Amino acid sequence: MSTPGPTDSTTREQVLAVALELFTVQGYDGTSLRQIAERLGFTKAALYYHFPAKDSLVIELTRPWLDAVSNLIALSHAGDGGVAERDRLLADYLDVFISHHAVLRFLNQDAGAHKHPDVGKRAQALVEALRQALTGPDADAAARVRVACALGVIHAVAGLDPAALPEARDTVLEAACTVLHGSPPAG
Amino acid sequence: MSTPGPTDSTTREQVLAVALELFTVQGYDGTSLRQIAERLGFTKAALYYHFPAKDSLVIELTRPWLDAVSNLIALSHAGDGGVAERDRLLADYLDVFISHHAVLRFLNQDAGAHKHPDVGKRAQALVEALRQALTGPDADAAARVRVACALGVIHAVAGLDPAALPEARDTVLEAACTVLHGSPPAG
DNA sequence: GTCTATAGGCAGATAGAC
DNA sequence: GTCTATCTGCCTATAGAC
Repeated sequence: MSTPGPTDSTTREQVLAVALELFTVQGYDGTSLRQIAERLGFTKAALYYHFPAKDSLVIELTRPWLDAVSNLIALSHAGDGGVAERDRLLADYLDVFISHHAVLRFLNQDAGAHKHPDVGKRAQALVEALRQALTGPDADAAARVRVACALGVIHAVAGLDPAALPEARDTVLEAACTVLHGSPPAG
Repeated sequence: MSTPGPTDSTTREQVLAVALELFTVQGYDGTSLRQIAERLGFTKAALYYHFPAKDSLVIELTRPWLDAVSNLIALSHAGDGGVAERDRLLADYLDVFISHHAVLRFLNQDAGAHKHPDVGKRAQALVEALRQALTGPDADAAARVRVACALGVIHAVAGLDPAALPEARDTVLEAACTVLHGSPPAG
């Protein structure tokens, strides 16, 4: 079974890595295919052998995270919506955020990517679903604000040093849960 | 004294308002001068009567907030750096964030604008200065993470409904201070 | 799998009429 | 203060050689 499979194309992964790096610094709209190709040492036309269009780069880069969050929310629908359940959802979202840190550093602050229907719109819908899952049935205005703040705490890890993330994880989770309902993580 | 002054040019303000609206949705790089002009009912060339270049739009839009934060930090340097002082800084930063909400909704998630030396770089330096002012002298790794989380709470108000901001303000401040040092706002 | 060459379009910006 | 017309350059994307 030495079959290569569809995901071990080294060049393809190099393209995605360089694209992510440039997208993160310059934004999606601010990065040209010529820049990506130059960084890799070949020409812009060669990119079109690996990817059919520019937006397929951002689609491929973000799909793993989008799928992970999608699964997260689907699973949470099975529960009762109690505090322990919401804390678990928050923790799972944080862990997904950490393990996809590089992509989120880009996605979190790129209005250009948010325009894309298969990326920005889907991400928007998922975060909205998450927001609703975290908002208890007895939520007043202040509680809804606290949900937004708790998500803000999670999103803040996009700005942290990746090397510090494993150590920071529990501190962030405690902060998020405390913001959400005034007490440390349950469960 | 019926002198008009330099700031009552209606057309100029309309241009800035439309630019901010489009920048917020599409990003700076994703918005063309043609789009801005079309929305206003005149041509792209007319914009150049009011503004010398595209980037002057983003400079004018963001300068008020940048100046406000700059003042904030300058004032905080006079204090002793105690907890009450840090809470006051957090509150002041939140209030500036709220009163410049529209600009921050844009600036907070636009990598294109962050590239600009007079905007993104300056904003980066200011937030870094704020981060340092909020980090106490006896700060360990966890404390530094909590500073980042507290700022994340403030930044989350960029995603809130503007109409809800006055009511949300105290809830957000309490969340930010609790994240920072485990207790409600001092002072 | 990468290349050269090029099509076709739209960007930011300028000149000068009105 | 706004217009038309135009310049220059870079963009995405394609065609076809190697």
